[in-house]
Amino acid sequence: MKPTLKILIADDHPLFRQGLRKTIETEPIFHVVREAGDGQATLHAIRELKPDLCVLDVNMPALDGLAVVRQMRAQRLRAEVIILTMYKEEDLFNAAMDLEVKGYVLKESAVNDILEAIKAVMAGHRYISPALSDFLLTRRAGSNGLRESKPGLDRLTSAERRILKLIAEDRTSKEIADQLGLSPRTVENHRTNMCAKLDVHGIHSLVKFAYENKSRL
Amino acid sequence: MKPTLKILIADDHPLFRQGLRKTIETEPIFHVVREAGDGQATLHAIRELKPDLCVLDVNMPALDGLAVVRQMRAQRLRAEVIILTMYKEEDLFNAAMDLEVKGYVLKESAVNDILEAIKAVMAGHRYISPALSDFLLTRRAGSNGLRESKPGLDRLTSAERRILKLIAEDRTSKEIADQLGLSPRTVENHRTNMCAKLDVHGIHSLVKFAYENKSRL
DNA sequence: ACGCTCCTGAGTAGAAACCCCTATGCCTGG
DNA sequence: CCAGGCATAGGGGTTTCTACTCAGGAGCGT
Repeated sequence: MKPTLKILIADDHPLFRQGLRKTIETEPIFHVVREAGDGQATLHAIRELKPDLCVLDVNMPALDGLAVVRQMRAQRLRAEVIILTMYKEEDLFNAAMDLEVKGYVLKESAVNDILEAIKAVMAGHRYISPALSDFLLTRRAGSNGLRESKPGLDRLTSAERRILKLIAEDRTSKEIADQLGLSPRTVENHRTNMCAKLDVHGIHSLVKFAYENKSRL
Repeated sequence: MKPTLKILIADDHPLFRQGLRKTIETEPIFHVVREAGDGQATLHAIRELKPDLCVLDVNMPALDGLAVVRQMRAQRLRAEVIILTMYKEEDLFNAAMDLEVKGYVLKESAVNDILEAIKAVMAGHRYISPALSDFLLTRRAGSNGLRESKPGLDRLTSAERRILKLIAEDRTSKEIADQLGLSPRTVENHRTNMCAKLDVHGIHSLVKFAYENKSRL
C-alpha cells in the first residue's frame, strides 16, 4: 500500500514555502496539499483539507504556530505537527513540548533534516533538532516551574481542594465521603460545583483536570 | 583564536575509521591524532595523547565504548566524548546519558551530523541524534519513578490501541464509535477487555492509564 | 439585621462506563 | 478441518458521575 501523505505547510515567506515544498516533494509519497501564509488561513485549511501532517512556522501573522496548535487541540483537529523555527528559544521549545508537538526543527538545519523529521513523525516517532538537545535534557527543571496557574483553580474553596486531591487519586465520591466523613451527596455536589467553576464538562474531565494539576493542589 | 582540536577516533572497522577521519578533517581545525581499533588501545591512547575529544563506537573488542567512558571517569581522564552507534537501543542510550556523555550520534545519520556534533560539543553543548528524541523525552518519565513500559501494554491489539488513543483524548465511547465507524457497544467491549488485560478497575482507571501512557501509544 | 459565601445534605433525571453474558464472521496455526 | 484469537455487535443490569433543583446552618462584613 502506498497512501500519499497529505501535508500542509505554513510560513509567511513565499520563497521559503517554495523551497520547503520542493524539498518535501522530492519524496513521491509526500504531497503538499496547501500552503498558508498566516495562522488563520492555516487553521481554515486544516479544517477543510484534513492533512496528515502540518509543518508550521512559529512566526506568522494572525496566529503564530503554537497558537494554531492550541486551536487544533481545542477543536479536536487531529494531525501531526512539526514546528519550524529560526531561533533556539527555550521557552518556545518548552511550550511546544507541552503541546505534545511531535517534531521541532530549526530552519538552520540541513534541508535533509526536514525530510527526516517528516518520516520519523509519520512513523510515530518524534524528531527534535539536535541543536536543542540541551533544552531537552534540562527540561524537567524548566517546564515545571513556569507553567501558569490555570484560570479558575484559585477560585476553588478549601473543601473543594480537599476533594479534588482525592479525585486526582482516582477515588470515587463514595470513597472520598467515607474518608472525609461526609455524605456521598455532599461530595457529588462539590464535584458539580467544581465542574462549573472550572468550566469543564464530560464524565472524565474533572479527573483529568485534577490529574494535570495535582502538583499544585 | 585557532587552536587545533585533538580528536581521537575509535572503531573496530578500519574502513569506517578512514571515512570518519576524512569527514572530520574537512574542517581544518580538527586534527585526528590517533585511530584505535579496540577499547584497551583507546584508553591507552587517551592517557598518552590527552585528546580534547573522543569519538567512540559502542561495539568494540576488549572494552566497548561505554566501558571506555567508565574507565575514563574512574581514571579522571578529562575529554569530551561522542558516542557513535549503529542501533537505537534505549538501554544503551540511557547508560550513555547516565555517564554524562555529551554527544550521541547514530551511524545512519548524514555525515554532516558528526561534524555538527563535534562543533556543538566543543562549544559546550550537547548533541543527540534526532532519531533518539523518543528516548530523550520518555527518559524523565522513566527516571521519575515508574520506569519502563507497563506490563500488559504490549498485549493490546491494534484495535484496542486505536481506541485507547482516543480515550486519552477524553472521548466517550459514542464519540469514538462515530469517529471509527463502529457500534458504541463494540467500543465498550474493547474498553472492558483492556481493563481486564491491564488489570485496572474503576470508572476512571482506564482514562488515567491512557493519559499516563499516551506518549507510548 | 441583612446579604453573602461556604459547607452540608438531599431528590430526580440522565449519561456514561463497567460487568456479566452470548454470538457471528474472519483469519491463522496446528 | 478445527481451535483459538480477534473484531464486531448486542442484552441486561449496576455503579458512578453530571446536571439540575432545593434547603438549613455557620461565619463574616456592612
